[in-house]
Amino acid sequence: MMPERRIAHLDMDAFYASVELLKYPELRGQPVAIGGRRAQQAEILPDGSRRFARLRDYVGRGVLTTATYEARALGVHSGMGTMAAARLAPDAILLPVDFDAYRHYSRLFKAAVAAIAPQIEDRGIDEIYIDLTEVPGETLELARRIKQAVKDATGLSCSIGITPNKLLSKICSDLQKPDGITLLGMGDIPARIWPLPVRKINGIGPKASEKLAGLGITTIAELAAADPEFLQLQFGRSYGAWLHEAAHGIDDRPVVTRSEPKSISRETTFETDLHPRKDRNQLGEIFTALCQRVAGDLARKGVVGRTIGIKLRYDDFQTVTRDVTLPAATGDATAIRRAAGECLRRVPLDKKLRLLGVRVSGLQKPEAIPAVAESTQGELPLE
DNA sequence: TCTGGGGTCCTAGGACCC
DNA sequence: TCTGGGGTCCTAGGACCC
Repeated sequence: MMPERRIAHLDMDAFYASVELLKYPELRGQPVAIGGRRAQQAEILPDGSRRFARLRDYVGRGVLTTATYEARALGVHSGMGTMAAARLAPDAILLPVDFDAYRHYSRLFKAAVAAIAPQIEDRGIDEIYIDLTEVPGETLELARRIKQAVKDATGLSCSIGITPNKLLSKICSDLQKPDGITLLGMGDIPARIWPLPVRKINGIGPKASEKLAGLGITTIAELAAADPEFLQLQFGRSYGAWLHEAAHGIDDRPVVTRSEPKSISRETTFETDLHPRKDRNQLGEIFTALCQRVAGDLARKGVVGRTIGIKLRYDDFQTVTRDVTLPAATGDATAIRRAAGECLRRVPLDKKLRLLGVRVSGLQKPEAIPAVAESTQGELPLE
């Protein structure tokens, strides 16, 4: 029997917004939202102070990516349409996203953690899992040290959950946000985990939680008590079985410290919907530009791909994809454009479009030439 | 004034092969 | 009336996550 692991989940607190507050300390304590498609930069006034755009001034498409806790108190949250947020908090400051800055602080905090505990799984720009099983030291003291190291390196706070597995740690890092530490053992599950709504489990999204609610299951306790056979009947063999295990806090997934990208894509939602024929030229230019950006991304990552795909979203939000697999992998913008163009011809173009995207998958290193087929000698003919 | 952009993983059917 | 049993690859869509 494997000894119990010690897994941490570290989540930066309101990461994008907190980085913006480092840039603009005068906004501390105010409701601030980040996002919009082209929110205005801060304007520097003659006296050197800055003037910021307000949510109420925003016109156009787009959603918020983050908000400060002050803005969240007004009901503003990430994923919310910018215009909808403006109705709730018209006076909140609106800042454009600054991915370069977020990436910079992301690298800083990850390096600070790695100096203490090197077994890290990247889960995006603002969160990581850490395997602390082999790291010496008492758990609470370790959590404090990691948080302090992140603070020293970035000036930012984070929240940490430490439990025997990733599933529970992910739940726990969220329990005492911001600036929290939550430790939990398997024996604590009934008291600390079961009262929570099922949606707190990473992997139960809006659809599954809706369906569960329809079956009278809203808390993790109710999910844990549900008959696993019944869950499998309702949700399919594999997802149903997983639901049962997750509700009991069972999760054997390892912390994965390295992984290769599987696909690279670029997509854009238009400022206003475009008509496939009337706006043909404009669409063609956008399409080509997307292919060029994907090709640039592939080159930067040093990979090529065999499967080229497109994604379209119609004005009614229906989304379709088409893809084609080429005989050989490519990273060339023109080849990608040609293949993507063929995909486009297989899609009905009778409605206005709001989004166009290009994706390359089946990635490989360019030097990795596929092996020549094995000789068939010694093979037995089958009936 | 609904609903961004970049990903992963899963399912399911058909083609094709042995 | 008879028609197995795998495997892998390809494609499309969907759920979910950050």
